[in-house]
Amino acid sequence: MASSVARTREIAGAARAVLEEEGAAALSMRRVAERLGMRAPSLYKHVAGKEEIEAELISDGFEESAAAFEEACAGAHDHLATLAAAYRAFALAHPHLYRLMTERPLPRALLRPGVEERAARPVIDAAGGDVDLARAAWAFAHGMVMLELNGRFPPGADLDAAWAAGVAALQERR
Amino acid sequence: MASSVARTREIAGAARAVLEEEGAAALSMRRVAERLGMRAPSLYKHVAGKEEIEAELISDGFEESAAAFEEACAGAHDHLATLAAAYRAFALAHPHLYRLMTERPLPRALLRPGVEERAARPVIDAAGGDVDLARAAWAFAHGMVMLELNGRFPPGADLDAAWAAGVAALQERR
DNA sequence: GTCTATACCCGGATAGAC
DNA sequence: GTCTATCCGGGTATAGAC
Repeated sequence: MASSVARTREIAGAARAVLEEEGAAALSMRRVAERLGMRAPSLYKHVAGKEEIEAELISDGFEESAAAFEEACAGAHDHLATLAAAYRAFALAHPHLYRLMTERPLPRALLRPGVEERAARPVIDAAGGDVDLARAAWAFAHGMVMLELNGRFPPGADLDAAWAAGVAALQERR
Repeated sequence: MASSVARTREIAGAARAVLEEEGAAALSMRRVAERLGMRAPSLYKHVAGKEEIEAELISDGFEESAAAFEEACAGAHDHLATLAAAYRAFALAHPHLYRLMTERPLPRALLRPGVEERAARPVIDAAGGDVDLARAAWAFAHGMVMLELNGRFPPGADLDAAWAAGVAALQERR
């Protein structure tokens, strides 16, 4: 039924709001239900459980980041540097969603088909088709983002310079 | 009092065992106390709370990883590659401790003085004193480790090749 | 489809007896 | 210095009335 899908999207929307505004720790069935003006038990008439809601958010995250990457690279020459900037921007704009997408094993069976691949494609292309280099570049970007989000760099650290150093190193290999 | 310090180390030892064997989710005051043959409330006579125990584990982790890095680099020519291998080995040998050390902001005020700096030194040295390159290299290694621990790479991915590609790129800049 | 009520876990931490 | 008893919070999920 179409209304069932629409209801699932409504629930995902509420969950997304809770996640972005209050963080992963606050993403509970009770809080999501509260946003929708209902009680937690009522959610189980529409979704199987919390995992399904999270998978929906992760699929959304992949689609949104893929769109951002594709747009950034559309008219750019220096794809690696452009992509790195877009990657960082997405993660910093949606830190809780980014964490949800990366801090645990992916619930691949529950994701919308193809979304993971679509987000990965621009990275592989920017690495000139070299999958090993693409994985190294992804790891570099992910590491920079997570260390920044977790406040692990020293207070005065010049992160733009660190990003530039990493991108420059990776570019020479392309 | 010396006995108080010894008791703290005993508690840290039990906590370390719980963490390594059962993961961060199982690291509770109740579980730690159980290992020591006592009840959770008794722990509060020796430590201020869970945060203090975690900080002890993190300090230990820094000291152990620093020692491993120093030993690896002692007789090596290719410091960046050697250090990368040692970094990966430490993280894979102690995945839960590594997560505890990196997934949240550091409780710097509770750490033993100097341990963070000691672990960072070999990385900076391997980067030839270039702190931006050192941070990029750290981010690359951290990203590789976390993506591997979280099972984010495709099943058949050649991670050795990805590590090699990243190290080679960083080396050219040194 | 939503509700109330509930059952069952888990956690950190404290009070006060001994 | 350890205990029991307890308080507070959190969570997922189910049963059954409406």
